[in-house]
Amino acid sequence: MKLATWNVNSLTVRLPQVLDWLTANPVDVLALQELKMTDDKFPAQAFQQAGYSAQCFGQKTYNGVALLSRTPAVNVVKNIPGFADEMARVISAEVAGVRVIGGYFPNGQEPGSDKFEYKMSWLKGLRDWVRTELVKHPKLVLMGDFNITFDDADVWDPIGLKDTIHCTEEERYQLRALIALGLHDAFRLLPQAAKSYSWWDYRDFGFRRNHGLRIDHILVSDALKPLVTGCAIDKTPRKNERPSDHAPVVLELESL
DNA sequence: ATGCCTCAGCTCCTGAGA
Repeated sequence: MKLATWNVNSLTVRLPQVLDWLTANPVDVLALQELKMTDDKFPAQAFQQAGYSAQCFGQKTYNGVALLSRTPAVNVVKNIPGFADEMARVISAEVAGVRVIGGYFPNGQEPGSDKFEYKMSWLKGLRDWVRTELVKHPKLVLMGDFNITFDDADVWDPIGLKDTIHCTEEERYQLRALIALGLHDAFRLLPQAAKSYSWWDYRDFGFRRNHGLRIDHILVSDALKPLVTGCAIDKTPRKNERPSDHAPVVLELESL
């Protein structure tokens, strides 16, 4: 079984690339973030023709998430039960016996800002919910754009970017607290090239100079950990003429 | 330096992203 996550930064702009990518990478599940469109604009038919059923949770201008799957998704839940949120950031469902959660975590803008406080409370809300989900669904994958780096290995310039957004101790504490529920960073379960990132700034030739951050993650539960056979960042779409600033991350699970 | 890109929108500038 293969699962992937990709922040597309506008599905309107990126739809042709997503369809091309699915043709080249026929994953079983694809979580999308930053659709930046309402549900009535969601191209369900295009995905259907590509062999995917789709669940979407959109919003005008910002945010918006979706789950595509080869087999139909059941028990779909939108956003975090128990955490009131104006924004469309989470979609979860059961696919082939695995509880899949796709999330677009808040950016946070700047430590100390209102948006940072929102990010902190959102992370706490997510953690409280995922804790109960893990009891109900031992086979669980939490993936998406986390907007948090785990440590300096995820940052192109750890000194220059120390304590800036995505790299603060408060954010990393929240990420470790999620891990402590019984989750694992699938990417680090396997050997990886140094300076592996999932996002690069559009400005200043960020991608060409590999000035990036690893902020898109796939976390797997204890029960799934022994089944992880691969986890990789696919930089190919970032080389497109008009790319998303994020690259897809792909997880491979055996005997599922 | 608060811009450098990119995207959406009450669109020819502004807010937000990361």
